Amino acid sequence: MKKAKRERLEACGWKVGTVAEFLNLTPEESALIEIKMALSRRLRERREKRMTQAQLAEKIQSSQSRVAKAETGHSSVSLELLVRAMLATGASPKEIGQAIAGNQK
Amino acid sequence: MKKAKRERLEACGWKVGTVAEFLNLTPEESALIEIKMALSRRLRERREKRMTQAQLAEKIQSSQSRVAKAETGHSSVSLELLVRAMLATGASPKEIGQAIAGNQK
DNA sequence: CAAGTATATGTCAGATATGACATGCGAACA
DNA sequence: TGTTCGCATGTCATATCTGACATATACTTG
Repeated sequence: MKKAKRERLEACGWKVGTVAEFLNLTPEESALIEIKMALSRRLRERREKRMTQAQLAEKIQSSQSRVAKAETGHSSVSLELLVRAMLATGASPKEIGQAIAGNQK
Repeated sequence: MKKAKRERLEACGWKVGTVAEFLNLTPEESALIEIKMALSRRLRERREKRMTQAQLAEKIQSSQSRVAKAETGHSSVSLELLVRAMLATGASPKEIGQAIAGNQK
């Protein structure tokens, strides 16, 4: 958030912080969630170029609804399913690693 | 496997191949297993430098036996637990990404 | 030798993630 | 307008993963 915006909000009495702070997440918990969200986004990008959710679901022997949840970052979706889906789009371990690494950190 | 060794074994009547071939794993299944094994190895390396299994277990609110299984690549351990453990050793998403990427692929 | 420490392995009840299915919504188009 | 297509969301029985615990092995140290 820009400093100016933060100051404007704080002047109005708002507490300003990250979602992680609001939810009292530890850095490790935040990092895990960011990893999953990064994979969700990349999965959608890759999948959209190649096939429908139903087609991807068939490849990983899952269902369209589960792929939709994977792409929307639903909490019921495991890291494992995200990675299996990425692999099924043709992603290499290297590409998956890059998605997880994100913009360093 | 070296070509010479393969030929020696085949001369004796052995069928020679990778574990993946033996188990009829698809490339995607193999890749997922390799990712997990790479994380197991890295986890052990990092953890040994810093703490005991019991100490790591406490950090991730798990148990020593589960950490042991994570490090030995037991099939009952999820990708998620492996990543949580890596984070608890202080690994960054970048380091985790590198572990997963392995030697390209 | 016994006692302590670190790790490995098996079991199990309970928690969580799963695929399947139903259904909702919007866009394209006939 | 109705129909089809792609995606989102909710529910549910079941499969998988979980932490906890008991116990084993292997070292080290007194």
